[in-house]
Amino acid sequence: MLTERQLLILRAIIDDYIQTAQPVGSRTLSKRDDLSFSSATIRNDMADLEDLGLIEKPHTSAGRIPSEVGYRYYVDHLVETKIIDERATYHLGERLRASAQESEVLIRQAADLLSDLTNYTTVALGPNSQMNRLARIDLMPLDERRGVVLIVTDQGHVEHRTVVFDSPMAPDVVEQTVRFLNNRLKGTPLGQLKLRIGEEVSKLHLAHQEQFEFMMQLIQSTVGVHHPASLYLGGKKNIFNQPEFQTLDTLRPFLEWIDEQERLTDWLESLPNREIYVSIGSENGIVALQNCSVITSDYTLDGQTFGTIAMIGPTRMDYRHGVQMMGQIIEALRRTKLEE
Amino acid sequence: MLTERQLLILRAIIDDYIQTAQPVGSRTLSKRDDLSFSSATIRNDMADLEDLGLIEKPHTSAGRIPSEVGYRYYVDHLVETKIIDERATYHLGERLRASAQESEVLIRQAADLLSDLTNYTTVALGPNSQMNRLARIDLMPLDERRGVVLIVTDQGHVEHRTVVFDSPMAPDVVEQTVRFLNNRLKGTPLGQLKLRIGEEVSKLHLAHQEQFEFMMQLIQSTVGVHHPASLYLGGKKNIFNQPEFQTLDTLRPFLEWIDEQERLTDWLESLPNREIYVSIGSENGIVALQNCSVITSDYTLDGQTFGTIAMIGPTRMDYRHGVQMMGQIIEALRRTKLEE
DNA sequence: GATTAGCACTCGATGAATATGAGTGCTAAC
DNA sequence: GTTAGCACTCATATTCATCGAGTGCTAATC
Repeated sequence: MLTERQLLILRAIIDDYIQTAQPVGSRTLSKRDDLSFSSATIRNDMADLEDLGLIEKPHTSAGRIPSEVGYRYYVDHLVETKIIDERATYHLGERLRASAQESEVLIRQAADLLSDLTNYTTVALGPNSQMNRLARIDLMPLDERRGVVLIVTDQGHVEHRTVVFDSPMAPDVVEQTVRFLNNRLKGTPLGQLKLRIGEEVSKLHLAHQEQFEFMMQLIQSTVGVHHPASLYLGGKKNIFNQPEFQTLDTLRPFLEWIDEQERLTDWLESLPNREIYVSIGSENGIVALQNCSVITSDYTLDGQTFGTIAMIGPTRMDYRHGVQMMGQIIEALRRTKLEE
Repeated sequence: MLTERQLLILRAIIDDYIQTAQPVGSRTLSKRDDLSFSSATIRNDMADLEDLGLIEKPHTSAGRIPSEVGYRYYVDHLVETKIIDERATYHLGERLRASAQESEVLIRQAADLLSDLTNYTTVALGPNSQMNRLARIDLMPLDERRGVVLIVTDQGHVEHRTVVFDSPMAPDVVEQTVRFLNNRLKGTPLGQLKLRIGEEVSKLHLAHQEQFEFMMQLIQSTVGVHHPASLYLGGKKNIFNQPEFQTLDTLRPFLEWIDEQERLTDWLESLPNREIYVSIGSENGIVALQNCSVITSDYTLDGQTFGTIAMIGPTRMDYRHGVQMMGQIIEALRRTKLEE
């Protein structure tokens, strides 16, 4: 167990290192107001903290820097996560509300806002449309050989795709098919739509059966396309200001990783569902993010579970501030009503 | 006027420098098979070329590197632009054709392909929907307070926006409005749509005038949103392999610039309409691209003018290869029929 | 027993001095 | 007009000494 003083010192080392990105030495610490011990005393405690694996030295004659274990301890014991600053949250809410009544714009704004507040990079995953329910499906001929399939959900989400016919479609068949599908499928979650269309087709025997089935296929194929949830990146260039990313060796993997939209989406979707979760350094298991920490949280908007937002910074990130801002943003989103 | 030998030397210097990114000296050149002169002779010609501003030396004891003027001369006189390799073009066409019948996917593929072929970064601007003509407009209520405005064009392009009502909309008014708008506006170019809606509204006197006008406004506001043409980036990480972008000072402006989608779009749209145009170094007038050259070209797809594609590399880019590949890609696109 | 002063020691960072070598410009010979 | 020869330049790499922040240990002090 750590003594009171060791705790103070650990906290001081991490706070200091977070600010300066420089190893911190015993003399520097002894000059702080909240640490009125001699540098020798601090050195002794530092040696203990090092034995416990909480801090480490880059080399003999440098100061100490926190280890990942140290950060973990800091985050788990020394960062208070639950305190919501009502005023600040309200203020954030105002800034979000001002932006839009459309959810996609709102999420983008939230991502930008969070990265502005923290100077880290943020990634926000929008609503997964698979849970949306079908409001209307439509097939609209453009000319003899092409048409547009439109799918609108109860949340106002729209998917569309241009399709090509082998032969002209009879307008009445199109209309009939569309009406039929709408009657049968309204309210179906998008995720089940493809399956459901298949079921409906098999139940049927109609005139124009052939054309009918062909259209069904077209529509089905539209639904089948993997429509990834919308992804927003905020403050990508913040990374350039981080001292640990001033060399290509560190910068390149990060930038390459963050530009890979699909991988990013998969990663965000794979995160455990929690309110606020901090993953430190190599904990996240991603090689490109070895030297990064991530604060993630699911968020709700207007009462409904919506998506995930993540904040990525160097391992030496300001966890206290980051966690607080994250908390305020998701609280502000939670309180935001879509219909203004 | 340049002598035959000076031309040979200029070409050799540029070819060599493009390959190695190192200043090239007289001794290196004299060892080439196609330059059977002594290093002293070459030095004399180099001095002349330098006087003409075609090459320059980074410092006294280094070799020569091409100046922007030199590159300009090289591109204008020593790169043949019109030769299309039928086989290669056909092959590219096949690779594109395999990908999709949907234009947006196709453009994305073309951008990726071009960056794969050249190892430079490419940017492609999709069709500008402002020229598309309205095929259908629709307003679809989701619940009492929200609806989706849908706009579909003759090219299969879809725009949509969620709108909020103050009060519930009567279904028959909605239907009436939509029918009216479709009758009047079908075939209108998207760019003029907003204006035209305004005109139509002012001509009218109907029951439900108020709700009617309100809807019109909603639809108008949807159209008014600046919907940028679709933009695709290919091979962004190629920049990491360029020796001139191995330091943050050079890399950062480039990456920050290329990530700014809106600015990129404006820039591409502002380019002069031409088949293939090469802009060298500071010619492009963009600070972030001081040390870059750009090969741009408008392209057509399936006969219709479509958009712009650009290839961005260091000033020391392989112009010959770049221009050739660009030519092949736009030729392949031109020959691609959308309906497969 | 806990704290602190004192001191030898470590080791990265900084900077001056030096060596290296690729490349040039000029001159004189071919 | 071309080439060999040579003095000169200058960025780069290397070596070496110095500096100083920081440590660990020991002995004195509270």
